[in-house]
Amino acid sequence: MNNYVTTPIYYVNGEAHIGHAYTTFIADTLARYAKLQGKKTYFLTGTDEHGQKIEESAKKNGKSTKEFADEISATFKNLWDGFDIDYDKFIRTTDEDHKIGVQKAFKTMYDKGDIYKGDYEGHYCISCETFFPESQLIDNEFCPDCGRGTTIVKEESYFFKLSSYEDRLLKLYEEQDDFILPRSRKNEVINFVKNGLHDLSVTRTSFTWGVPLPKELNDDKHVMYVWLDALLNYITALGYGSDDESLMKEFWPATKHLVGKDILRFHAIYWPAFLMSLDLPLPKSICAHGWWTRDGEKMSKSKGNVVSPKEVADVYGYENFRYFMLREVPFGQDGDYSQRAFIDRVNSELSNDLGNLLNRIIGMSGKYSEFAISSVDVVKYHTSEYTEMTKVIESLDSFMQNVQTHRYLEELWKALSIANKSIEQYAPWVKMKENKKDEALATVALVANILAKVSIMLNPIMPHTTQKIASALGFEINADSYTRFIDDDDVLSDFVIQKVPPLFPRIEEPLMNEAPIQEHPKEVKKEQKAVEKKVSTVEEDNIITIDQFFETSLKIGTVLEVDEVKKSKKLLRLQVDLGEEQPRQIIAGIKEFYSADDLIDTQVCVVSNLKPAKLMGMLSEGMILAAKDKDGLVLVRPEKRKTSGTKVG
RNA sequence: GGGUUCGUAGCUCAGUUGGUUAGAGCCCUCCGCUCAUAACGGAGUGGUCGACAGUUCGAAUCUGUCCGAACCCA
Repeated sequence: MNNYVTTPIYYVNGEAHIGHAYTTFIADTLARYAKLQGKKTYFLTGTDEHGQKIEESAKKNGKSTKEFADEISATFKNLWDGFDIDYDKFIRTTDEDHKIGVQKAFKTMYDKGDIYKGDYEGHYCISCETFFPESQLIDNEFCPDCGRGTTIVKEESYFFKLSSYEDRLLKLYEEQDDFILPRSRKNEVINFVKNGLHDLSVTRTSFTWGVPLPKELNDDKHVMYVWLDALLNYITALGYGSDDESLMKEFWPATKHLVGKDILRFHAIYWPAFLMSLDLPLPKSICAHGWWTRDGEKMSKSKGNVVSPKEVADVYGYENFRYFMLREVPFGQDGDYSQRAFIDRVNSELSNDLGNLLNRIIGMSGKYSEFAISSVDVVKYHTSEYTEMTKVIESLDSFMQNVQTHRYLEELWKALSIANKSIEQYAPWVKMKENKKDEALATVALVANILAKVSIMLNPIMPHTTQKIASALGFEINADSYTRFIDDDDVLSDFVIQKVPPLFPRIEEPLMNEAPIQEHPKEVKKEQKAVEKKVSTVEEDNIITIDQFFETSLKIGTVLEVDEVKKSKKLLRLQVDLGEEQPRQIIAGIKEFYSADDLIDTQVCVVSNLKPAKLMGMLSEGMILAAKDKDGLVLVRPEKRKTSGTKVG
C-alpha cells in the first residue's frame, strides 16, 4: 500500500520553533522509513498563509500581505532544506491550484447542501477584532485576551453542517481503532463529539486575505475561513480539483497526518467530516504529539527560554538533535529538553554504544586482518547472537507503525548491546593469542553485520550519519540494501573496512548557555540560600505549613460599587462580588490612594473568611490585599481578569 | 462541577489477558577487560509498585474510597 505522510501546514505568523521541527522530524522519519522499505511514498509539508492575523502582521511590518507571507514561508522552507527534510511537495495556501481545489470542494459541499448561508452571531471583541465563543468569555462578557467588554455582532456567514455528521464520526472512531494515535487521546475526541457539534462557520466578510468563494455563488463579500482552507491542503497538494488527479488516485487516503495535540480536534473531527461530505476516503491515522518544555518549564518568548532548533543543531549536530527528540519522548506525551538530558543521551547512546562500536571493529580488523572483514564464519561461531539480533530487528516495524520512535530506538539499541557483549565474551584478542584467528575474525564480522543492520534501521532517523557507517562497511543504504539485508537477512559480502574518525565525539561539557533564570542567577541563588538559612534557624517559629496557609481563604473579587465614608480620611465602602449570591460589603482604608473611578469594575484579592468587623459603625465582611511602602499603597490585583470568586493560592 | 488518563528504584520510564524472588536505561559503588571515543562487560546499592479497604488460593495488574498530578469539557 502506498504511503502519504503529512505535517500540518505551518501558520506564517512567526518563525519556526522546536514544535514545528519536532512534527517535521517525525513525519520525515516516517516517510523515509516507508521509502526505505521501497513503498511508494509522498511526504507533504508547507505553510498556511491566509487570515486576518497575517494581514495585520504584514501591515505592521510595512509589507504587502503576499510579500510578508512569501518571506515567512521561505524561512520555513529554508529551515527544512537546511535540515535536509525529504519532502515531496511544499504547499502554500496561496498557491493558485490550492485555491482552485478549495473552491471546487466548497462548491461540491454547497451543491450537496452541506454548506448553507446564514448569520454568524457571536461575542466580538472590537479591540482584538476577534469572535469568541461564549464558553471562552470571562464572566460571560469579557474578552479572554484583553479583558475588555465584548459586544454581540451579527455577520453573514456560510456554515458547514458539522452537526449532521455526529453519528458517522462516532462510528468512525469506534470502527477504525487507530484513527487517533496515541489511542489515549481518543476518548477526548469522542467526548467532545458526544457533547454535540455546532455547525461550523466557514467564511468571513470582515477581511479579504483568503480564498474567495466559487464564482458560481456570486458572493464576493466572503472569503473562506481558516480550517476549511487549511485542511483541504492535504488533497489539493495531490491535485484535487485540478486537471490532473493522478496523485490523488495514487496516494489518497493519507496514511498518517502528523499534528500537535492542540490541533488534534480539528483534524479528528472537522477533517473527516469534510471528507465525508466530499465522498472521499478517510485517512488512516491522525497522530497527535505533545509539547516540548525546557528544563521543566514552558517555553515562552517573555521568559527568553525558547529553544531554537537551528541553534542547537548548529552547535551539537543536526542529526544528534533529531535523534534526541525522537528518542527522548514517548509519542503523544510532552517532552523536556535540557542540555543535561541531551548530552547524556548523545554521550552514552551515540558515542559510547554506537560510535565506539564501529571504532572497536576498525581497530581489531586493522590489527588482525589488515581491515579485511569476511562474514563466512559468522553463523558458524555466532548463531545465537545473530538470531537474537535478527529478532530485535524484526520487532521494530510495529513501533514505527504506531509512531513510537522512542520504543523503536530503545529496541534497536538492544542489537548494539548484543554486539558489545559479544566482543567482551569472545574476546578476539584472546582468540588471536590462542591461534584461533577464524574465531576472532568471525566475532569482528558479527559486529560488522550487526552494525550494518542497525545503520539501515537507524537511517530514517539519522540519514547522513548512517550512510557514513554504511560506507565504512562497504555498502550504501537504499531500498535495495534494505531488501537484501533486512527483508532477506543476507550478510555483508567480504569487504575492507574504511577507517573513519569518530562519528560522535563525546560532548565533554555544555557548549550552550543554560536557560535564563529570572534576574541574575547567582544573586538569586545567594539570596535563596540566605533565606533558607534564616528560615531554618532564626525564624523557625514563623514557619507555617501549607495547610495553615490555606486556612486563609483568598478570592478574586470584582468591585461593583464604591462609596466614600464621609467622616473618615482613610475609609472607602466597597461592594465586592465574590461569586456569591450577594456582594460583600468591605470597608477598606485606601481612600488616600484610590478613588471610586479607579476601583469600579476592577478586580482585587479578598481575604474572604476573615471574621466580620464593624468599622465606624459599618459591617466589613472581608479584607482587601494591598502593599504599602514609603511611596504609597497599591492593591494586589490579578494580572488578567478572572471569574469573581476564583480562589487564590 | 462533569469526564479521561496517570501516580512503579535518586532520575526517565517498561510491566502483555491478575500467577513464582517487580524489570530496563541513566546516576552511584566495586570488580574484570584492553579491540575502542577513560569507551565496553560483570556484580552490587536502591522500590511496603500514591494511601486505605475489598474481591481472589494469589493483585503493581480487578473494584471502591481518599490523596496528588496532567489533560479535555462546562
